[in-house]
Amino acid sequence: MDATLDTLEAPPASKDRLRLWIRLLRAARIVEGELRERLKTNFDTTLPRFDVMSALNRQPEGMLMSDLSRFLLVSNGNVTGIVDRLVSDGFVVRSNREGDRRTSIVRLTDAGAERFAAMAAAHEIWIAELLAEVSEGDARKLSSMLKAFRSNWESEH
Amino acid sequence: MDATLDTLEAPPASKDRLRLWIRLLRAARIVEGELRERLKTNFDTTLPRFDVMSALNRQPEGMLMSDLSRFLLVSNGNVTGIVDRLVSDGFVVRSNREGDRRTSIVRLTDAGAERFAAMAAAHEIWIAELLAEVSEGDARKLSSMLKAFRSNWESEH
DNA sequence: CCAGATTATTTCAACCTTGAAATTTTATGC
DNA sequence: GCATAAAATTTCAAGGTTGAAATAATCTGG
Repeated sequence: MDATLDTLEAPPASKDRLRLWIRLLRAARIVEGELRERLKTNFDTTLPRFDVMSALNRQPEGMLMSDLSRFLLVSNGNVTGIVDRLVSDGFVVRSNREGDRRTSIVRLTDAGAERFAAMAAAHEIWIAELLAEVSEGDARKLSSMLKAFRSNWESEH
Repeated sequence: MDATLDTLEAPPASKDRLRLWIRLLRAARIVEGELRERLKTNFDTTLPRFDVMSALNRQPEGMLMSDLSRFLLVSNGNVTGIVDRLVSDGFVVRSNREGDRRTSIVRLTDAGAERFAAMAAAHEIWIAELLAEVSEGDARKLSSMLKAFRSNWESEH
């Protein structure tokens, strides 16, 4: 009963976590908004398309649609639409996998790989600039904290 | 010239920031996805609606549409749609401001305030649970880092 | 006073996103 | 072998999101 009361009365510990979450979300939105605008201006593309191309770039042999959605933490139907648009842009191709007609393997075209290389270089510079005020030490500490958070999450789900 | 080369060759410093950003984004997506699902299941609502109600709850006298979009870091048009749906849910009202017929003041109804109180209590518990593995000290340090990031950003923009 | 600038908001098209249902193909138990 | 389950993907409706254009009201300099 004490525990229940403690929880309902919202002790400092939960307020701290709440404040952390709100600030983390705000920081993420600020950076995302900036990236969205720059990708649009400089490369006439969107953040979701960039994310998909980035995932595909790490797997030159290609990925299944379901690999993509799992990796990007978005739904299957979502990936379908984004890949459709990247295909009509000529940056991505779907190809059939031998022996399983349910699946299609998605990979970057040469044009896609080339375009991604240019975007990735700019993207890295933008991030360095936007996060410039985070000290080297803070960046590493925070980074390893967030890595632990994710590993922990994935091992539980 | 050295500086240019350094930047193009992506020295460790920019790689660290990039890694930090990617992990921060992933953590945010994990938590957001979980919150979205729980808000849907338990309160039949969405994260954007919750965000708007949360903003309005801090200003019982109401907010202008433009105050809302500025505070939430989203576009004007976006807020129009979300508020429309909250109005038809009966949780929010628009009222005219004396002396300026361009603006409308938006505030929670009694039903909205009551509903928000229930959601906020659950939300705080969920966040405490999801971020439980972040230590008290880390939470505070990270929190103040992110606060500094935001202040810095806002003073520059 | 009043034309033009500014401000607050809405509208709209295009895209992103989810979650559930539908489709198609492959695997499995009997 | 065949019915049924499982898997991979697409389709779809509802809602969220942006950025630009349209509306409408207020402010301002001359």
